Amino acid sequence: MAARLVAQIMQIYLCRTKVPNCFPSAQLKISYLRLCTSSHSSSPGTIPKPENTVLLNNLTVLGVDIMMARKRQPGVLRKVDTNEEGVAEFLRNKGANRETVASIISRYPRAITRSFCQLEERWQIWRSIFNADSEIISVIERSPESYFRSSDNGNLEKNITFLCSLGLTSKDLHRILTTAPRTFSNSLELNKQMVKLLRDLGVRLGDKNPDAFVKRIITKNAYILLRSTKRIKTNVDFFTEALKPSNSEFIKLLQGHGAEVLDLSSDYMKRNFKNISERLQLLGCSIEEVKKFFLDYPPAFYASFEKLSNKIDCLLESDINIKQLLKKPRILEFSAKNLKNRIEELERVGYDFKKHGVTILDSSRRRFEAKLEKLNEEG
DNA sequence: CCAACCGGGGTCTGCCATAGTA
DNA sequence: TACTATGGCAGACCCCGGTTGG
Repeated sequence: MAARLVAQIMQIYLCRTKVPNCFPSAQLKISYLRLCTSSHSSSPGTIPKPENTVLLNNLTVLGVDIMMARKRQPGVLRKVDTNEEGVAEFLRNKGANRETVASIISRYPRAITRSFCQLEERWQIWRSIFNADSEIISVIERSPESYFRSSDNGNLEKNITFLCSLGLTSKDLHRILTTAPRTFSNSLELNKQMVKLLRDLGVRLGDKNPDAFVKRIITKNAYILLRSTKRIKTNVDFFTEALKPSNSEFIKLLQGHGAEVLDLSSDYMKRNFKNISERLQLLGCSIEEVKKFFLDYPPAFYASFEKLSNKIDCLLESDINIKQLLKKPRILEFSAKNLKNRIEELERVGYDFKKHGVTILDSSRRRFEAKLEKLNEEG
């Protein structure tokens, strides 16, 4: 599959020189007009450079929200040489409707400084990972900045090659580009730094295969490459200090749910840990039990304290012991509403949590309902 | 057959700061 | 000096079902 990608990238290289043929003619005309209308007003003194009225007009015609664009990137509206028509036509050709185009430019005005060639080239590179134009449109619609923030297509290609070299499959790349498209606009250097950080961590923890360690963290957490190395470092240090895990415990944590927890904002995580620890200790858990709880159930770092606390209340009210929860923390993954419903239904059939434990709560809807039906028949 | 264990899956930007550049 | 490119930040779960061992 890497070979396929490389072949497609090669094709793009080859057609680079041919691309200018597909310039829309409108674009050149607009640029020329623009120079005539606003070249007289750029005095370097206190008077700010005025906005380009022709450009404003063009954007209005396209349905762009000028106020929003001005708020986000005011400089773009003063530019003389822009390509709004070309960009709009480009996006429409790829299947975007008028509203989508307008929304994209409103939210990321700098898009109109990109040339048709740059965009087409970038598109082809994205297309080597996506299966259809419509997939790309939906990503751009969600996050215009990811596509337009950089025009360095060489960097984009290098990123893809680099990610492939880590052993990520085309499915992995697809997932990352869909859910965390900004990853591909990072400089290659930045992505490399993060990979190095993770790899060094794997080595430090004595993982026999640090490359697989890195790959696993990235596939478990598509967002990891969007985070700063500073944040990841802080969080790793925090895990170390708060949980004092053994190497193998740490590896297990990071290769499982912990991978997702790595990119939490450090303060949030610390606050959460503190609040939840206090709550559990008030309920009679030892510090060791609390640590084990977080190791067994890293999403606790992620959960909002209020929601988690709510769920605990919910269990306590139904005479479920906190120690039962410690044994089965996964039941916290269900929403409070769902837990409440389930507990009510179980109480209705006289289910005894003391006797049977709480594992029944940790089951899929289908399984739970089947079980409940059985209990009903018995009762 | 069933409970328990365990891994997987979906989903994820918009803004600000600043070094570098023309 | 204005503008661009890029780094960085805050925000904060829920659910399903395959497999396995008794």
